[in-house]
Amino acid sequence: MKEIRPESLRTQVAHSTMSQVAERAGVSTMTVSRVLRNPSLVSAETRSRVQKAVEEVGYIPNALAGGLRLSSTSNLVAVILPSLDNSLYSRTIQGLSDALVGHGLNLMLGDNRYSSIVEERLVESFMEQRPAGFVLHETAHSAKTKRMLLLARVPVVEIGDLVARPIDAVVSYSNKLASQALTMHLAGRGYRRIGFVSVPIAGNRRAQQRREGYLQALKNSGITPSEKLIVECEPGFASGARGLDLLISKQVKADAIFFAGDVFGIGALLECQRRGLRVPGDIALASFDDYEISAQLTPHLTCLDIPRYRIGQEAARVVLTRCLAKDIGRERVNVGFSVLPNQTT
Amino acid sequence: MKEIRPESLRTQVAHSTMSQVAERAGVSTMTVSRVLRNPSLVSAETRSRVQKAVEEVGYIPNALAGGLRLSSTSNLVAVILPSLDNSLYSRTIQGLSDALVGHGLNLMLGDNRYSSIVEERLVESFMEQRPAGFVLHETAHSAKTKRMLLLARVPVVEIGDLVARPIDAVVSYSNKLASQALTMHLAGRGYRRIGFVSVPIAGNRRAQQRREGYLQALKNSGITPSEKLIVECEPGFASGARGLDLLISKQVKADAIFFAGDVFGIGALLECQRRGLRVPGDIALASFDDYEISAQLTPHLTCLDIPRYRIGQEAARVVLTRCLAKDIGRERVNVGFSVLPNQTT
DNA sequence: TATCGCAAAGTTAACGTTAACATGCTAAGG
DNA sequence: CCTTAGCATGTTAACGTTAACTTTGCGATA
Repeated sequence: MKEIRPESLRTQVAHSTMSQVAERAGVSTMTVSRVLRNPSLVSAETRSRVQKAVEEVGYIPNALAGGLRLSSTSNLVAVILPSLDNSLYSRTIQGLSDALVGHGLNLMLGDNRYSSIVEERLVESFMEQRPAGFVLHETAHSAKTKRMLLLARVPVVEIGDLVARPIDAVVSYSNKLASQALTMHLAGRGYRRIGFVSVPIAGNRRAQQRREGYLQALKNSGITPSEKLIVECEPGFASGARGLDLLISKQVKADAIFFAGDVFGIGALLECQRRGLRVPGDIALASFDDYEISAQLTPHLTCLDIPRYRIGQEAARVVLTRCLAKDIGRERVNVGFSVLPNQTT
Repeated sequence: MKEIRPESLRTQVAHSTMSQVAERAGVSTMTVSRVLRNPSLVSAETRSRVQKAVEEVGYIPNALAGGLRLSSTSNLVAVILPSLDNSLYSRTIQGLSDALVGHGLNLMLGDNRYSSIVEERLVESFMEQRPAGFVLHETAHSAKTKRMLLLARVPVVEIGDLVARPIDAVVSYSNKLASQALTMHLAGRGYRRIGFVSVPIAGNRRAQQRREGYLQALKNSGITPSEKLIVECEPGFASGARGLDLLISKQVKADAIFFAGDVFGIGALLECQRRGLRVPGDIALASFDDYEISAQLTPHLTCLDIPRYRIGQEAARVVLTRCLAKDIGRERVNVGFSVLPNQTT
């Protein structure tokens, strides 16, 4: 595929301008502008003549020109998620979209593939569009990313973890406390050899927080942690099966497993079905997110309910608020989480 | 370096301009512009002085101004899907994003909630941003939507169904043929009372096409269709269970069911597990999309593999191609599909 | 009748960038 | 020593829109 640069994009795109509308209606462009933005300043007769002309030529305002003149932002909110192909983030996207639509704001979306270098490039690219705000799932940013965001003085909402000192605002839940709570649930049910399966932890702040929560819960329960009980796997259903396999081996013998990410928990439960393992008789299972499907499985999977949709909604609300207000300090919104005890523990 | 005080965020969105860079580097804005767009026209010494100034003030080009001056489009591609919270569309979004990134194009995303009225509003709103192209999942559009798209002479790729006469281009598969093929598979396995479960068909062109394919396959196989075997349900796992329940009832007695949408097939298979029904002994099941999870279930679910990711990729490619030259006629890309015969039929 | 106020329009300039043209300077060729 | 090609840079104007200001006309008030 041929590489193209934005400036070589097609210029044949044909849009009518305000002056074409103005000419047709026999008025100045200013009158057209008024009809569209402040109709009460124009007489009824002129107004309808202009509206007719707008209809006839199919005029659609040019937001590039308007935004430039007002030396303000575009009506876009930039959203950067780790991946676009993940039902967790889909829920958040839907929440954002639902809350922004109707306020005249549109979504500009990208994924950083779990890399802060990619995030940096995306933030820079998005920034050229002068978005009204940023929503970032990542909470660890490169120095340049931080600088760009701070210099621009643009609303920024981080949503991946309830960090103590966000760049600007944060709407999230505590990964550590959530992880701790679910581990405590397992300990409370009497399990003592609790395995922990995570996505690769190095460089992943959320995974780190979840491990810390797990370790804290063990400590609170007087259980000595063991390196053998902690497993890292690449995302995917297969990893759930693999994590299960590793942790129920003779050397390790976990009595419960906490799958702290992705679709591991479901993958493991389905693997148990295939192997004919009784859950929780042979092994207890718990997982992080309340995938809708958890409730469909037999037995129902014990998991955490993270309000992914609401995170999107609230993040949008916070962006909107911050777009309007002149000077707001840091803002932290804790959307919380809940443990859904179910049949697998 | 500009002073940044995180505590007093944003009195107003603040970006430095090219003339600030120019002043600092002791050159004109034109030289700065050249350094950024056509560096070879500037002497090495001046170039590095300008680059230093760009770094120091944290200059980021203003795409509103640039786009306006070039009276061209923005670097955005507008994408409108029925819903954002659906793993099928997520795959397509990821495909689009992956193919557009690296070409300097970003994604502007919205959902029409399966309504062409909402689509119309979104197209109009997006059009104000002067996108480089549109990707629309819907293939049935309001007259005004069509007019806006045609007037703008902007590349449009429809992706929901392989329509005969797209507005501009289409990248998809034939819903009818796919549906027909899977139904033929069922007929070929000897099933004669084949149920059909769909999302509500009225006003949904893709659902209509799928029903037609189903009916065509029955005809080809010499099976008399029955209204009793056709069921419409709202999206969701629960509907899979409900569809199953209706179609295996005493009055209907289907021997196989084709779930032609959403997550019905999975919902039904899990319901069979809960009820202790043998699949395919008591009832055969087949479903439309190759949800990753289908392969995880026991037994593996027979389904259609629709290349959702590739649809995104190809749509992006077509948009890019058409951005370069508009004198291309209508374009139809058939990404095809395949039947994945598995253990439930 | 002169004056004021106000509604309804128009005019001007500016937002930040860049294509097109203009300028000044250096070095090679005669 | 003068031309001239060509490189490096500057100047101007324009993209489409809109805030701020100006103009026009008309009815109400004194």
